[in-house]
Amino acid sequence: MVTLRSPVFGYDSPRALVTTDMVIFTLQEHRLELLLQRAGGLHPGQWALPGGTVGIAEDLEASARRQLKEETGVAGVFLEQLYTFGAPARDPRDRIISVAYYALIPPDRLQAQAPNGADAAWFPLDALPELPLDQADIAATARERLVAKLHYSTIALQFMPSEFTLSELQQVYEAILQTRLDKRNFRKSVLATQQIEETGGERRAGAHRPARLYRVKQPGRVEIIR
Amino acid sequence: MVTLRSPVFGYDSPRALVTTDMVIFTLQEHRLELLLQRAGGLHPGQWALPGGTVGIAEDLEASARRQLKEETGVAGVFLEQLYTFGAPARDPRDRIISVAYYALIPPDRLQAQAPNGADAAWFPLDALPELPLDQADIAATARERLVAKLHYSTIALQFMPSEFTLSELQQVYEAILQTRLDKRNFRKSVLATQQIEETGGERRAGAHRPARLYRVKQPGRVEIIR
DNA sequence: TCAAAAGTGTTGTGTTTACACCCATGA
DNA sequence: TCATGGGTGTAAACACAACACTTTTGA
Repeated sequence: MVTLRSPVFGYDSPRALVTTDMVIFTLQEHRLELLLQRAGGLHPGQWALPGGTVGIAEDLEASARRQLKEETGVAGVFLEQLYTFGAPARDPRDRIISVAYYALIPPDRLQAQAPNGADAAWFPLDALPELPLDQADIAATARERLVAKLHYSTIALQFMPSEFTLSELQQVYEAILQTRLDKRNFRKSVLATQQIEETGGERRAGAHRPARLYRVKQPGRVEIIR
Repeated sequence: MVTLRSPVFGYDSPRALVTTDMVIFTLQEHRLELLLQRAGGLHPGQWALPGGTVGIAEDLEASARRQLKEETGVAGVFLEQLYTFGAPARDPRDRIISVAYYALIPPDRLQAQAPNGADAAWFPLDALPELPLDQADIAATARERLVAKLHYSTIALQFMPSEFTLSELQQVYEAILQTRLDKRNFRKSVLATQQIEETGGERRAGAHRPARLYRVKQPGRVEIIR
């Protein structure tokens, strides 16, 4: 419990520790995975969401991007504020306000080696270890947001490499939604959004007809559709 | 700029002032209105969003409900976290993280007198005075959220009194969306949600056919529909 | 009897779903 | 030539949008 005379308010204003917690998704082997790191502090060795304190002159989103860079080496990917968790008892040690963000990393942007040494690892979303504090809630909220956005935005394209086939894109949807989709209807609907275009190239992969390659028209943007 | 040795982290951790900013909506005369109060501090006398610091042992949502109660005397209404604003320069005096909430107050819950004396007043959303800092962004974000939720949830019912007519409900939609709606289609779609039911009573109001009264089946809940 | 708001169905259009076969390739 | 995944169209069901007249009341 820390209070301190604030320069703004004329009475003792309580000040809280502000952190960003990161829910970092990728797709591996047709499954959503999440990056965890080994925690210090109260839960030494336990797997936990990456995160850290927000610098005194640091923007919230900048803090999140810094955490992401430190953990994964990746920059320039999709990142969005998720929710702010601030129950007074959520961390027994101190009053900590956690602004949660979630990020999507295309699998081709992952380094070959394990991220950040042995202190970080990817876990399939449906096989997470026990997480400290309210972090299981945070991860669940992020997954719900992602699933919801799949239905009314082009967020799935954020998982794609610079060139990809329609079957690969369909597999991304199927992995996130955990359902099978009809190939013809899927192609119709995804082409109707006008957000991807043929590159003209094709990919040969095995003893079957080559697949046409597509690219995202506006790679940085997530459009709201329908 | 305040840093302070944290009991959690073994180095100087910066601590920020955490506030809740409230976007409080009601409907008056078929218009969305927003509650503002006169600010002190840096912008004395300027109209601003209600808000205040979060107590050291206070939950974020509890802080928001406390602000709401203090400003309006109202409790038990719809309240939802909106977004967290934390740009380092958003307040030139100090590092302030603002967790914004928005609330909906049914017009029949408003006191007859001006809320909280002359230091607070309702403003039509399209005739707001200039707001300090980034509060115009906060208000705009809240309005976007409300309009979006109108399309896929039963949030509009949060504005209704315990008994109401379908025409009154339609006027609420029209006020928020700022469009006219077709009466027959509106009734079909709102009844299809199964979220309201006839009370059996009717309301006589002038020289025309009386209107049937309806009630919300689950007054506390906002359902996601379609 | 008149003005005012309440109440009510149908038809056309567009969107979504279900569904099966041929194509191009490498082994 | 065969196994594999790539690629394509149509019909039925459903959802949404447009649209006008009758009912009930109080003045």
